[in-house]
Amino acid sequence: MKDITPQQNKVLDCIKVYIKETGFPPTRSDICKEMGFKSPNSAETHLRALEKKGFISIASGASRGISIINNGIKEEASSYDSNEYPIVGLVAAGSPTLASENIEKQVNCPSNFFSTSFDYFLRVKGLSMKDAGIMEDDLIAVKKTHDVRNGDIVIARIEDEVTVKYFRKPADDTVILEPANDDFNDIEINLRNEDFFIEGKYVGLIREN
Amino acid sequence: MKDITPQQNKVLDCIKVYIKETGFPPTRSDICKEMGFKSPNSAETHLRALEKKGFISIASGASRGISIINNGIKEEASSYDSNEYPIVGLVAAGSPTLASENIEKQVNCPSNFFSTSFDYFLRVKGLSMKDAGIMEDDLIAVKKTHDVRNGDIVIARIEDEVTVKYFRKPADDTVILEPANDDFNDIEINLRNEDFFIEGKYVGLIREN
DNA sequence: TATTATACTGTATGTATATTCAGTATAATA
DNA sequence: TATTATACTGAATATACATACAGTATAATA
Repeated sequence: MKDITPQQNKVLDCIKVYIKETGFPPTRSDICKEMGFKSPNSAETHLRALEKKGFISIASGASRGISIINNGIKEEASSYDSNEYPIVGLVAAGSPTLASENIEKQVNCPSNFFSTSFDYFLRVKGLSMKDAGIMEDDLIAVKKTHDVRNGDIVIARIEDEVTVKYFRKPADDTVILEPANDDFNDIEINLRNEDFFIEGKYVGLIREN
Repeated sequence: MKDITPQQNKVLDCIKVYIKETGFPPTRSDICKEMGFKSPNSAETHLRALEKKGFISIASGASRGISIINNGIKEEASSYDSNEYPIVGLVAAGSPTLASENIEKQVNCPSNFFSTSFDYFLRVKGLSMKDAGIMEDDLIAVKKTHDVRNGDIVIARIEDEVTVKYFRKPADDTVILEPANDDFNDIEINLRNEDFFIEGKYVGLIREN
C-alpha cells in the first residue's frame, strides 16, 4: 500500500466520521461541505487517489458507493490473545513434523479457540477418518502430547509415515490404530520391533469451503 | 419496539446483507432485485413500515439513506469486520436467526479466517449432512447471502424450521434440498405455496473435541 | 361492518449524485 | 528539464434515486 498524504488522510477520516454518524457513506458534495471544498471534483480526485492507493473502494455508478477497506493492521484493540499457528502439510519421510519445509503457511487463530490448547494444524490426506467427519484437506488442530487414551484420535508416526487414527492399546506391547472408514483396515503395531511414535492428539478441526 | 412481520424481517435482513457485502445501504431498486419485487414502491412501503417500527432510520432526500438501528443505537455501515462472531444455536420458531435469544455465545475469530467472509456460526443438529463431514454439534460458518448455486451447502428456512442441506433448483418454482446421508430423504419445496427462505451459505466448519 | 395494516404492481418526476471536461497552481520525480 | 502527483475551482450532464400518486387484494382489527 502506497503512502497516504496528510490531506488524503483527512478526507479518509472525514468519510469514516460521516459513516459513523449517519450510517451510510457521503456523497462528493457531502465531503466538500465537511472539508470546505468548493468543487465536487476536489472530492472526486481525492477519492480516486484513495481508491488507487487501496484505502477505499468505489462502486461505479452507485450513489454513496464508497466503502472503507480494512486490510493490514487494525488499530482497534481487541482483547484476545491470538497466535500464529503453523499448518503442516505433507510430511516428508524422516524429517521432524514441524521442520520449516513441512510448513504450508502460518495462520492466525485465538489461542483459546478450542477448549484444549494446541500446537499446530495438520492438513489431512485421504479419507481414512471419514466416518468421524474428518475429510480430505481438513485442518486438524494437534496438541503435542504422549498422554493419549483408548478412543482418542491420535496423530501417530509409524516408521516414516504420519497418520491420523483412533488409538487403542490392548496390551503393553501392542497398539492398534483404527480408521473410521470401512474401506480401511486396522493397523496393528508391535512396539517391540516397530518404530512407533505418538506425535500428539486431535483436539479440533477446521474446514474451509 | 412493535412486532416485525416475516416479510418485513426478510427485507430488514436483505438490507443488512447488502450493507455487509457492499459497505453501503441499498437503494429501493436494489431491495426489489434482492426480494423479487417489481415496483420500487414495494420496497418503499416496507422501508416506511420498518422505520415506523423503529428498526431503521431513513434520511430524507438522501440516496441510500438507510441505517440500521440496533437497540436504539445506529449501526455503522461498513464492510469492517469485528472479530466477535455469534454462535446461533437452536433457532426458535418464527424468530429471526440472529435474534439475541438464539445466540449461544460470541466467539473470537479472525475475520479472514476462511477465504470467504462470514457472518455467524450455526451449531449443527442431527446427522443429515454426515457424508459431507458435517457432524452433530459442529459449528458451521455461515455467510448471509441469497446468491446460492446448485451444489452449494445452504442454510435454509422452510416455514419455521432451519436446516442445512445441499441446494438444487431444477425449476423456477421448485427447490430441492438434499441431505448427505442415505438415512434421510430429499426435501422438495414448491415455492408457490411454501414459505421458503435462504438464510445463507456454508463457507467453513469448526469442530471441537 | 368499516377501518386499518399488510403486501403488492405500475407510472411518473424532480432532484440528488457521479462523473467528465476545462482550467490554475505547486511540489516532487525522472 | 519535462513529467507526474497533488490540490484545488467551476461548469455541465446523464442518470441514479427517492418519493409521490393511482390502483388491486387480503387479512386483521374495532
